[in-house]
Amino acid sequence: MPELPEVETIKETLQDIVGLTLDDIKILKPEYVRSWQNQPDVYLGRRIAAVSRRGKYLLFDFERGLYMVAHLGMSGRIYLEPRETALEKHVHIVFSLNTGQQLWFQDARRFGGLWLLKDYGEMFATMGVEPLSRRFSTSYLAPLLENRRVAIKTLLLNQRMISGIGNIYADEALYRAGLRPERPAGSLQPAEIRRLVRAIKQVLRSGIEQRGTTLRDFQDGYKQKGEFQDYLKVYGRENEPCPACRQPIVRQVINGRSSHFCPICQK
DNA sequence: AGCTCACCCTGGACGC
DNA sequence: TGCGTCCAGGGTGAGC
Repeated sequence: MPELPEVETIKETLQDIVGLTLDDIKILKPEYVRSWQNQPDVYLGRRIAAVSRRGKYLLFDFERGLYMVAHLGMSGRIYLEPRETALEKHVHIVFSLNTGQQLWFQDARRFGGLWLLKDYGEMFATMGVEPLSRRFSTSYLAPLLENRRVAIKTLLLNQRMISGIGNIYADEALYRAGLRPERPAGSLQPAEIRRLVRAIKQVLRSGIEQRGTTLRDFQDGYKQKGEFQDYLKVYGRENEPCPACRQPIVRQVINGRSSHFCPICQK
């Protein structure tokens, strides 16, 4: 389940392909390509100018103005393989680089996708603020919460509000902020909003430091697992003792998403 | 407009 | 051992 820290980790490892040229693209599952603004052939022979991240999306800039975007959905992986490696299951796209390496895009559950774009404009027009940017602050968040009855957890998952938070980091941020996930967003007091902003930034930074959370699927561009699963305080820990007060962690479904919290520490 | 929910998909866990 | 069922969830869009 790649969220911001996982996509950031992949982005970091993929800096190694910046400057390389794309020699070939094999699209094994055409329906996995969500946008065909460009035909795949036009990318051939062009250098990769930059690999970056926006929310949970990976962005590939090619020289002379061509773009690709990848979303990993639930189970997506993007990683480098030496040439001539036998293809694994669920690899939908294979990029061949001029070093002989291949970049594989694999996604068993197929919730992800690839966009071949002339520009990024439309794709990110409605996307919310980057939570690790200076713009994401109490003064940004407070007006978004006003009069909203939706659960704060649901709002954190709304990518039009804040981009990059998924189910795991939402639960972890709310635990660290001492807030129950089902609290109506509009009920948060200024001090609570301050704690939440701080907790979101902290938990995302820790996730990046630990190179992501590997519960099952996640790996970086070199197939290495993350470590943040060892630092989770509530996510996936139903009935385990709260690290602070030893009360069993509760699991509750909120808007169809499993949520985990401490009934004592979170108000 | 705000909100909820079903849907897409496969692998793994679990019960019998 | 094997089969069936359920669950995981990001994003989108229908419908209330």
